[in-house]
Amino acid sequence: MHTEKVNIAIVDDHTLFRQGLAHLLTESNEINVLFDADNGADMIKKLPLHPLPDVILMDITMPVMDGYETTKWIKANHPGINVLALSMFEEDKPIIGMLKSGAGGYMLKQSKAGDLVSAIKGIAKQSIYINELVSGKLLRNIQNNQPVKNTPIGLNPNELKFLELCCSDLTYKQIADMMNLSPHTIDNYREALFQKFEVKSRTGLVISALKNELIKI
Amino acid sequence: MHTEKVNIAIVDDHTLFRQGLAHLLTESNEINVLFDADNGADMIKKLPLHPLPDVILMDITMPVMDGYETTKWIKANHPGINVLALSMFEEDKPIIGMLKSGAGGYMLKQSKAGDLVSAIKGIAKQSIYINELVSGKLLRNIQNNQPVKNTPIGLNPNELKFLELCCSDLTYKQIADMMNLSPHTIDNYREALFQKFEVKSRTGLVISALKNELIKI
DNA sequence: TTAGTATAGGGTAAAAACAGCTTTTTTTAC
DNA sequence: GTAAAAAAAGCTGTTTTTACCCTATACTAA
Repeated sequence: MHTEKVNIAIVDDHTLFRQGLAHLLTESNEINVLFDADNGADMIKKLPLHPLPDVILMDITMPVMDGYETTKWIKANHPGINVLALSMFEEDKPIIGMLKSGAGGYMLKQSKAGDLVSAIKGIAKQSIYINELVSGKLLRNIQNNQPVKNTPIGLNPNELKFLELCCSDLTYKQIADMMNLSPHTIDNYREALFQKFEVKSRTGLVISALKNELIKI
Repeated sequence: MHTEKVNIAIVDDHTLFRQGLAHLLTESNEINVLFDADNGADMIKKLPLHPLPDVILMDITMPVMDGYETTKWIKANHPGINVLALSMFEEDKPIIGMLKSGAGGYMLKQSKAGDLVSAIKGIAKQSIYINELVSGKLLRNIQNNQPVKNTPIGLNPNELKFLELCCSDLTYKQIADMMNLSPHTIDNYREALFQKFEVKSRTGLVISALKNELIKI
């Protein structure tokens, strides 16, 4: 039996993870790792220097250019490339967010190597692959709620800035000062985010944002 | 030139990272990965089935049995084995905590593979290895404060449980109910933790605990 | 015009943060 | 075994911050 190897690239800001994964996948003899990158911007820079990959393994939270943005860029500029999201967390929002951004699949970093290889091969054939670990959650979401819940967690730059400053010991008053806005405006942001994240406290907001990989600490 | 390979084991709950790293290090031809484990308890179970490793790469936050506890167990039962802590974060407390637990070094997962190989080889020769990325911070701490600040952040089981429940949308009242304690007792825990972590708000506490890898979300 | 959005405001109730003190339980030492 | 010491748990307050109302203006876009 003889099949063509799948060409992939890996985009993740943890060097050891990225390079380790590259070796691990190369060993499988079914995957060929063309290159790896530190973040989305780095990937865009490196993409023209190699043959186009079939699949790109994509981390979500990265400095400079994150997984959502990078995936959208790929689907806009190279729609033939399939993106497989790799995440630490099993939360609805990053899953849905990445799929909405154009990812063809979502795997947890806790997965086994064999499963990842299967996912990469599956996704290369245009099929959607959702890790069994996350599929239950996603299916529940799709079944219980309306159509996959239209919450792409759209945050404007100010809300995102506020969210980052929320992850600290600062009071809202201090955050308002730092953003040069009235505390009341900050209160509007807070309320809007509480609704979007369906939480009732600042702590809940922070935890939720972290789990959804919107911010990193 | 011919040197003996360094025998190591890897303890980390992220399967892809663990296995990827194993392959990456094996490729270097200077490291021999004897086995890997999901957490401290798993490691203790697997240790007798292999030759004793020279170095163990140790994650900090893991389910069942974490890095601090596991490192202490190793130094108590196999003092000849050197532990190299591997972490995502560059915070004082996990660094100091792991070193106090008996680790011989501390590396970030953002490090390059070559640096990790150097660290493993260095540590195998009993030398202390602190990642250049973290050394500045640690040195500052050692220099500014008294002897490495005797804050191993000693948390009793109740405080730790409280800390975990703090990472949620729950009010203190609800946390008190869940722990079957008076809200006043919870208030004592809160105050004690605020002092230990040097924070002034619940949000600050949660962020600090996460950065210090005392809890995971 | 009208709708939408970002900003800013006042007021209120709940929760969180902080301080000071008492009782109970556990540890330790004699 | 018991008394002293220490730790854990509990209570009464007050002040500050959060959380949640509802309203208003200014600017933009359909």
